[in-house]
Amino acid sequence: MDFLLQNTLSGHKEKVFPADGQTLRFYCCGPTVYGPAHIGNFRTFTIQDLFRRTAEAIGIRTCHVRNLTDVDDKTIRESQKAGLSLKAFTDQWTRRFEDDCKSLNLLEPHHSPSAVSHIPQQIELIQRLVDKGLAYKGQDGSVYFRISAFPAYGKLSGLCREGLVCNADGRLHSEDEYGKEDYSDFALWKAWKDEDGPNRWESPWGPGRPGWHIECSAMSMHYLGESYDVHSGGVDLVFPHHENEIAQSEGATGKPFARHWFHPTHLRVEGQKMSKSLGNLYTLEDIRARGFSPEELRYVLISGHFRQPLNFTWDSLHAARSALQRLHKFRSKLSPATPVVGQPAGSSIPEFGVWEPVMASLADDLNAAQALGRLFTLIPQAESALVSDPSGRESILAGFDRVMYAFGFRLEAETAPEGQLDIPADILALAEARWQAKQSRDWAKADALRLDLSSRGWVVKDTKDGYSLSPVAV
RNA sequence: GGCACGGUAGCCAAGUGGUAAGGCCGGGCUCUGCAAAAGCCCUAUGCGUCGGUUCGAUUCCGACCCGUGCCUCCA
Repeated sequence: MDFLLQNTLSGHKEKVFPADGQTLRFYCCGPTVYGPAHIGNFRTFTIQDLFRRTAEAIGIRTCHVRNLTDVDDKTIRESQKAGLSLKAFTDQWTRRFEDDCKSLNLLEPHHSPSAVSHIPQQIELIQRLVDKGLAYKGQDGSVYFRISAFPAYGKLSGLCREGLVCNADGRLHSEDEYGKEDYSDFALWKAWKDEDGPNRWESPWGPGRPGWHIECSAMSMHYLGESYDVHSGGVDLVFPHHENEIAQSEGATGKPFARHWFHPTHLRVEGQKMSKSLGNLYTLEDIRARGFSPEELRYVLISGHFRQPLNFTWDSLHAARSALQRLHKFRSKLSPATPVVGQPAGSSIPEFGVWEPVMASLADDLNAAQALGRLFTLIPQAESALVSDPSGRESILAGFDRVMYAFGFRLEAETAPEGQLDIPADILALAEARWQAKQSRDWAKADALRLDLSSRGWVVKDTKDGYSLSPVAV
């Protein structure tokens, strides 16, 4: 099965393949670890995970690198506010990020390099650019990339320099322009300033720290080679971040950098842009606090096409819950065993059987919305097929698990046992009394007790040989 | 101002030159004391507006309206 994906560079769908015929090498721009990542960040990371899983599910081996930005203005400033060293500060948010990723069932990258731990590689790359005349030391002591010396600048974003409005949204600080030859030039090495405190590293151009863009060029080439297969990041990174990465990397090596680029679009929340002032920068913690699971969020995040803006609503999380429960039930019907979530065997050619159309949708530009539609169309068909021919169970199950691997759904039991622990004793007693009444067929009493429980905020549901209690949904 | 993207049912969201996947919600039914669960069925003569091409357009073209993103360190 071919894997097609629209390439930002060309604007066309192109085949995803490992140039070396072995391993698909790809790099994803990771988080800046200065606070909890929000669900918008996780849309990007989850789509990238879907990309990797899709590749693996159809038999492509991968090498996935995702960086951690642990030194920049924000990390320095916030660590100082928190009264922590930069390392202690970023370590704590890195752990949080990793925990969140695990909750969302994101496959761990093969390498997760941080900027601070790759300073020499960055200095070396800057030196190459200086040697080639593509970079210069500015009046403020910082080193800048000379865009006028790189004619291909703008090929990814399609922005021509003439069309750029200076500081279009007012985000730029005046000091950022100081010392540059040209407004468009960007910092490779930032000279140390008082407010940076102890956060400084020695370099041929004096003490300071790397600029933001250089870390991705240096680290991706360090782990994946000077030319590699795929590079991805949020759509806002197309310009300037990825444009700058291309300039730095291709300027230094003279070789094509990443061949294939893709950019998930931003998430919107309840029809609005996400922002601090609107209070809708939800984190995984917020999702849990409302009683939803990370897996339900994952479903929502991949349920729309990645290049389409996705509108997150609490309603969509409810929809995701129901949809996942249906998948879970179908899976349980096929086999009571917990699904295998490991990577499909790399050597064997994956068989998807009746689920082939689902996989074909994913492999066609990661069309997860269509894939899910096909999945839910096929499930009843598979069920009736099993009734007439139970011998197909094994292959239906194997294919289904492969497809679930691609989606990244664990389909584990949805209720966590810890949630059931703190039922008050009086509630339990009432429920028990109701059960006794029911056993003695005293329907009036049983119903009265149900009402009583309900007024105390508890719902009782009878099962085959017992009952379950759960708090009334808010 | 430049570049890009989008407007499909109550909500989310695919898709196609021949007449609209799927999910959620809602409604009906079946089944169990009831409830829940489960199963079955129903729910857009319509795809932003107006023109054009065509035997036929939601799909192609043009104009317009509305919304969104980016335009130098935001995923």
